[in-house]
Amino acid sequence: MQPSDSLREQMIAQYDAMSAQLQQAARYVLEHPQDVALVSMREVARHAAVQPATMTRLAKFLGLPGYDELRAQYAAALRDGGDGFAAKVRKRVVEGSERGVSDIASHMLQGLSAQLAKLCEPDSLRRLEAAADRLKSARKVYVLGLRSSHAVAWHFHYVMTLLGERSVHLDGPGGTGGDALVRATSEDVLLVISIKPYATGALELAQLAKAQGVGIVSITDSEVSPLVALSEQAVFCPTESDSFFHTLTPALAVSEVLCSLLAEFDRPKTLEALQQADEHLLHLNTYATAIPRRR
Amino acid sequence: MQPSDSLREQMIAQYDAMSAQLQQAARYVLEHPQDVALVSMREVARHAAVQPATMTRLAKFLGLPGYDELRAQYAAALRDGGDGFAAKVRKRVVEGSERGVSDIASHMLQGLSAQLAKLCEPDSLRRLEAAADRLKSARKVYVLGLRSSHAVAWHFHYVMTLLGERSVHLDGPGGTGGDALVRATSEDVLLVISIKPYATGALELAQLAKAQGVGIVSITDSEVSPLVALSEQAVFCPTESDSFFHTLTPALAVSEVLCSLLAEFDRPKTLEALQQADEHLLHLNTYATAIPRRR
DNA sequence: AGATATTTGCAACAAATAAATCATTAAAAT
DNA sequence: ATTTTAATGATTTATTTGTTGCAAATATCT
Repeated sequence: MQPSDSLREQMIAQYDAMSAQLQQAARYVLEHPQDVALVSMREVARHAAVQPATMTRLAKFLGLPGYDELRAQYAAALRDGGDGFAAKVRKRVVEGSERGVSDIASHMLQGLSAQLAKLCEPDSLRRLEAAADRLKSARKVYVLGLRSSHAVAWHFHYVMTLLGERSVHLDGPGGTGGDALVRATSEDVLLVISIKPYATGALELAQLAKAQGVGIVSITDSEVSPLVALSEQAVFCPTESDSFFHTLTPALAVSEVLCSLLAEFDRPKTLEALQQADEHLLHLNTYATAIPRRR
Repeated sequence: MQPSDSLREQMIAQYDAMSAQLQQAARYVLEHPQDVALVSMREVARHAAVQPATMTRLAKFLGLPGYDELRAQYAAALRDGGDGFAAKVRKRVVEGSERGVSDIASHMLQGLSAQLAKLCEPDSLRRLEAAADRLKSARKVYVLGLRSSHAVAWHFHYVMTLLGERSVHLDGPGGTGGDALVRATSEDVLLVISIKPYATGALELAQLAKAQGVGIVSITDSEVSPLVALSEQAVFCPTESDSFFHTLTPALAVSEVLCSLLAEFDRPKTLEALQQADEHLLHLNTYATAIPRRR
């Protein structure tokens, strides 16, 4: 699957010596080796968000006569990776169900993969869509997730912030998280994430919000979750895993899908908000692509 | 490895109804499916000893708008077949493409599912195992994840505390998150999660920790991530999604797998720790299974 | 801060591509 | 045997491809 290896390794080795654009191109090539073999250079460049010329420059940087040679290498790799030798080895690893440490991992990941696939069933999709609709009609979205669900709640809130949406994360030091709800009205919606075992605090806050007339949308794990009774809309996600604890991965996926649907709803606005965020973070030097020099 | 099957079968079925030249072209295509995807039409025609126009005619004979569509089908087939394990999952993506309103959601979830499946490849599993080994040898595990990666870092830390492991989350109000590192030694390990765009703060802290002799294990998105240079062990997770932002779901899955491997390492200890946590939380009335009565 | 390299984006270019068109040939039907 | 039909080959056309040269922008070094 990899081009003669030497090329791939060379790219990784010399990555730090490349210019920013070259790195961007190289990164895409490393992550999408099939594309290099299967689509035209200009299209690869478009996907990598890079000028066409940069792809040529990348090839030359690697010591090749031109881009065509690069493509040829990847094509050759894809040829005998497709149904040749490497494929069988790979298959044997998958089939070979021997006990081992990596077996636990593999089994778990396959399970998670299947769970996400299951979320594509019509009922789930309907619920996702309904939940997104309800959320987008809200003036303000309060997000609540305690204990393990905190990660999901926080991530949802973080993405919503980037999208410029009015999102309030019900969390704070010293148990003050729920205070922000005092100003919530019936025009607002509370998104509450809770899976078994359900945190008492989350249920109480949700109930309180509902009493205030706030609409409730929930991400939870079952039709018989206590949240269902409180919610206008509920999305269900599996949490079982063959480990000691419940998995949050499907819940996070659901929340990301919700974000995506909301973002898709008004693309221009989303794009503008993202650009604004980009500029802001750029000025703050929030991000880096290489190891910062120590001072 | 074959294009959507229907095409291949159609060619075989209608083979007798073709003219001599068309048969010659079709035969070559059937016998060299990879060439169709990887080289230009004219070259395929040359290899098949057929006029270039004949290839176009073949495509139209099969009911396709043009040769490009034929190539596209073979390219898609090569994509799925070529890349080992995720193939099956992704195939379902192509097939189950009902276009509806919730198409975005469905597509996104199937993509995530495929990405998790991809994590089962031998290389990923090796890395997961190595990372888990390194973590379990640590006296104390510091966990660092800024911005979007915060969710993953927090969740990892949360699970680790339930498991009774010595885990320290490098986060705190007012930018004091890194302070806990002052006491870190070479017996400890820092687990840092960062995906593109890489938060400057995370890189700086990781670099500082490394200078102190702290071992570094990272969850990141690419072999050319700046974290790789700092890390003893690195696990790579995909982050692409067809939404506006990168997905964290695979990263979270990876972190859950790591937790699981660590828990599995010493089952008795894990069970004891979980039971202890259960009791503790029970006394605090942390969890409920029904809607709490309002007071 | 100024001077010098380097990097980057843009536009133009020639080569190659797939498709469309027309002419020629072979086959079938009357 | 002649007309009609389909098939094949050659030619042309509008795109698209990979590449290159050059100016603006950026970074680097005295």
